[in-house]
Amino acid sequence: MVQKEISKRGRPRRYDPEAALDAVLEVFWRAGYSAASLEDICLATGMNKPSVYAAFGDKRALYLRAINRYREISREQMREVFTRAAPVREILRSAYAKALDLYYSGHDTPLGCFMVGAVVNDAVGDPEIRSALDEGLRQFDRAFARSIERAQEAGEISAEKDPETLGKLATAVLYYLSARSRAGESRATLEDFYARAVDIICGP
Amino acid sequence: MVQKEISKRGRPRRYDPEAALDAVLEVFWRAGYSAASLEDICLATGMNKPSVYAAFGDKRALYLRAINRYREISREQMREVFTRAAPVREILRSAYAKALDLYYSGHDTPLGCFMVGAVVNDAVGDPEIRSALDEGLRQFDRAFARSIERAQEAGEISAEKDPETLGKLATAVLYYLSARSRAGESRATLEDFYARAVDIICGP
DNA sequence: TTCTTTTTGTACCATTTAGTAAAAATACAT
DNA sequence: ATGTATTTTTACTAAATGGTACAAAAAGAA
Repeated sequence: MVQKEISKRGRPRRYDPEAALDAVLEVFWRAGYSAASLEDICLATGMNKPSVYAAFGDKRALYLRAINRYREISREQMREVFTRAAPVREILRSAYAKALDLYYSGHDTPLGCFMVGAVVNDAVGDPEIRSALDEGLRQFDRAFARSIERAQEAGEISAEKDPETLGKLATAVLYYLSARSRAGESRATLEDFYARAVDIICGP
Repeated sequence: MVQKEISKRGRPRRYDPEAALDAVLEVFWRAGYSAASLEDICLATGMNKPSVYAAFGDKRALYLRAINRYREISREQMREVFTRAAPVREILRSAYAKALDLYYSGHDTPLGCFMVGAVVNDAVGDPEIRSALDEGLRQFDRAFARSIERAQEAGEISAEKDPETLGKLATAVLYYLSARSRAGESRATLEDFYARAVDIICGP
């Protein structure tokens, strides 16, 4: 059920648990919870159903694992961007650029943000998924707000502005990029938008 | 299949097509496309399956009808708000207030925007749904951008600002309200946010 | 009354779905 | 070699799903 420590005895597993979870994530990312069948998951991971169940539990547990995996991935990507010593405008722009890299990483149709594009849909009626979503979304708010605060300390942004509001506005832009990429908008158009949005958020 | 003109002969239908479509919309709104079963739809409409098929076609056609119905509803709500003679700030605030009315109209858990919360999830892999989504989302962009343009003509907003960008930023706030309401955020918190966001969008 | 038209209601079908039982396979330990 | 632990593989089940066939019902028309 839970990630077992590597055991010496027994038949060796043929799959890499981390790679498998990444494959599972992509299936859910593309289809959402309900439209993703276990057969799709088996096909994507190369595992068979009993192995999936032994490794991750049932479909719902698998989904929650995928959510956490996505949070890890985006947290890591955020960390890379937000810890750089650079002007806020530049940091925000590269945050959005990295986000678009992720959103357009699907092989065919852009997938947008997993949270905004897929998990939001499954949050109604399942409190555990809803709270996982809530935490995942707050994670972005905090990262952006902190970046704004640091910029205020550095004198880049007026100290009178409310950093929390600016942070939320910055994540709102992120949601826009997510929804629009998934709706088929061109990447260039979205790049143009976030460049202008950054200037509005950061002010003169 | 398509909405028949009322016929004189034959057994009278026991359902109201418009009310039925509204009920269908709510089912899809809550569950998304895949998780909504025809049984749920029959239960919500009071119709039986053959009647549903005769009236609207198969499940996918039904979904497309629901999308168009939602676009009608929001277009109507938008029209009410955006045609009023009032300062932009007030118009934007009442647009968001009306949106929250809609997003929190579910009987239990808030549902957010149907487009952003549900349709986005089903847009990958179905070009027709994706383009219906795309049009639906652009509809909001245009409404907000036009409102900004009128405010510029009235001298409320600096003419140097790009109205299209401001319009997109305003819809980005809308997406934020949608995602967050569905993730369980309190309405009061979202009301506080959009009030502050309006001031940033409209400037000093 | 009888015919025609349209909708309802029931019962059904084929497929897909999540989940599992059980045996074969594959490694290490003794 | 034999045993033990773990994973894979195959085959299966029970339930749910989208969709449909067909007869009964309900109205107006002839």
